[in-house]
Amino acid sequence: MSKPSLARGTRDFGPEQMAKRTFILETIRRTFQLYGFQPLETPAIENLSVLMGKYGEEGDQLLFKILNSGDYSNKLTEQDWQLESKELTSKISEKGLRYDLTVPFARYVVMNRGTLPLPFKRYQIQPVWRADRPQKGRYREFYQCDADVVGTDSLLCEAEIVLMLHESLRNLRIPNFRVKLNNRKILSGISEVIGAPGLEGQFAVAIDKLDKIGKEKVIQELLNRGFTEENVAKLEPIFTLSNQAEPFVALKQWLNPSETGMQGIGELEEIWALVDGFELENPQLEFDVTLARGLSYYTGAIFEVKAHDHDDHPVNMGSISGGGRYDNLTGTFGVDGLSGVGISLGVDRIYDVMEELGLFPADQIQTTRVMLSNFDKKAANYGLKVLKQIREAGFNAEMYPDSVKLKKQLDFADRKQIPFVILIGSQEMESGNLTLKNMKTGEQISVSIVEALEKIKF
RNA sequence: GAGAUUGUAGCUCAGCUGGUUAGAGCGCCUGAUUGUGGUUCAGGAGGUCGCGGGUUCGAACCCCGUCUUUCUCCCCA
Repeated sequence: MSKPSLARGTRDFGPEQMAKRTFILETIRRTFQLYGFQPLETPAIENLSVLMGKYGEEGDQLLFKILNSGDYSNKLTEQDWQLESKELTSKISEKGLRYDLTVPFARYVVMNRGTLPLPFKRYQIQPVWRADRPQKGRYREFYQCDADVVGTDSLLCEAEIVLMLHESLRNLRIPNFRVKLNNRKILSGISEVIGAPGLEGQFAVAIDKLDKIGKEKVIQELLNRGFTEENVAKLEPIFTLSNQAEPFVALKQWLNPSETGMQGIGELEEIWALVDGFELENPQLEFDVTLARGLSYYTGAIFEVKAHDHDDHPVNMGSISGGGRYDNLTGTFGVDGLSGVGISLGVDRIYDVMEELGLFPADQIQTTRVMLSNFDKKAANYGLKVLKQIREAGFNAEMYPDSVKLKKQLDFADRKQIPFVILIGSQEMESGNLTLKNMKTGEQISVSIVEALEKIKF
């Protein structure tokens, strides 16, 4: 017999953790619904043909692949065994676990395009799996909460996402955070303006690290990624941009030659105006020209949210939310012209942040309100009727299942933090009253059922 | 995928240069109390030292492999 163990990067959630997770999940779900999003669930397992090639070369490697059922090696030839693992994989695995919620959503939209009311707003709260190396804030199985709108180019969606992020996080009682906003078109514009069109992907990956590794190392990385000294020299304005009060003004001057870039700025300005129009209280919204995000499918707005601590410093936990607009996600499934925009909140990171900052409200554990003792068979039988009435009154209640020593029963109630115990023995059966014990104070009173129900309310 | 790091009782950890029968605190069980939890007291159970191999007269300790923990890079929620 071997000792049981968890698969790498996975966790169990006990009652206490579940109470906290449920709080997060339900808070986000309510907020999503408030903004008109409708629920969707898709299978954990997708065909690899749906998942492969959507997340780049690295993403394909991070997909959990499922071995074909049955005798998967039966049809393999000697030659097949000599293949590279990548090609061999395609012969022995046809399914995989979902890597995110956006691609399955795109698949769903394509498969149901005739019947969906467009624009379609859906939210989806489900676990996803990545064969990543676990580390701080990173797991191999984790929950995402996605909200996407597909079928409209309206920037109102972007503005509403900004609002919804604020509302979700404030409902979660995370007071300090930063919603960072950028636009992929601005990044394209910059790579045009510095004379390196087409290298925007490379540019994005490098510039994204500015706040992390600093200007010098970013420049070094750009040079390594194929940019010339000349390109980099033209990039100088970007490093001063974030310090300016009105970054858009300077940016417009700089990117004036690039039509795409100017379009990106225009979109951001409109989003800002819309957010203003909603009169969002104390917006924690910030333009960040270095925000890029690796996911290749973003084409317009890019979002990222970081949690901050009580002193408004960023918490070292990666981003708790990310998203953006993708003009042609469904294109890979053969349907062009459907634009979408969405965000994803990471429940597990939100959990870790809240734990680290001590933000969970007390009293989250759902436990039994009243426990009935089990003195002997006769008393237990008598107590069942009481138990029924307590439950009908809406209180969580249970009876100790075995007729063991009272000491053991009370000890159990104590450990489960059950606030009230009702004792029923021969005395109670004779008198018709119940003995109600307050486990916190130790106080015991003899009362009728009706009185007991009044007492356990508080 | 690359680099570093961790693993000893249910939990947190100690364990000397490789040397008898591997320890502590907390928790757990039993009793002091056959109708009373939290406190106290007395007693008790619990370990293939992550797993596999090697070196050695002798391994928790040294070597190799493997799994796992935490962290960094990469990438990401």
